[in-house]
Amino acid sequence: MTINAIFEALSHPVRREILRLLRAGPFSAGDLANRFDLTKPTLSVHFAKLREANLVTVERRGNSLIYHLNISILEEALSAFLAFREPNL
Amino acid sequence: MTINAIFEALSHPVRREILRLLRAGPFSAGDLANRFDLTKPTLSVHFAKLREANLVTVERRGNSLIYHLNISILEEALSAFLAFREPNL
DNA sequence: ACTCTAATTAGAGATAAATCTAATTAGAGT
DNA sequence: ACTCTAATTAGATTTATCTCTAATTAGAGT
Repeated sequence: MTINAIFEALSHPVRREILRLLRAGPFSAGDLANRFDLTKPTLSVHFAKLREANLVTVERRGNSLIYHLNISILEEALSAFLAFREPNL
Repeated sequence: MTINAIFEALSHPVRREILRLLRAGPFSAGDLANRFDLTKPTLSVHFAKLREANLVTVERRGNSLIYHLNISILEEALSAFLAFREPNL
């Protein structure tokens, strides 16, 4: 099921852009949301899908939620798929 | 646009399974369709998305259309994404 | 030209995804 | 306990995706 969640999460350009931004380092939900021409609730839904796929992790810092990229999941999933052993994550 | 088409194509489990099957070698549309519990027209739509993303190529042999995996596109796209230079395919 | 086969395209119905506004939660900090 | 801020969840609407049956196309082969 997880491999589904991962590819599902990667299928939307906004979510791929979020991952790209997180590559530079952790960002709060609000800071990330400000980068897009969409409302915060909409971004929140995208975050949820990324969390569900384990592509990001969250940590609270004061009033903010800080998102971190989980690069290892991404690497495992994509390279496993390239090797075409359907990964059992 | 193409990177969208590629991730969109990869987002559906049936299409990922088609790619996996094609890894063993080329197959006709009909042979592929028989592997799934779905109608041929449905599979045809999935094939179209894979063609659109350039993940497969087609060749006619007699009355059949033979699908081939285009592994290089897949490798380029996924490894480019892992390197996070948004690829310009 | 005719017919047969394999596959695709068209059209419609059903299911799922994306987005918004409004309401709610979670916790920080006084 | 109160209030303020940041973020999420709920509910509704719009838009896109998946799937089917029926009709059409493309070519092969006689």
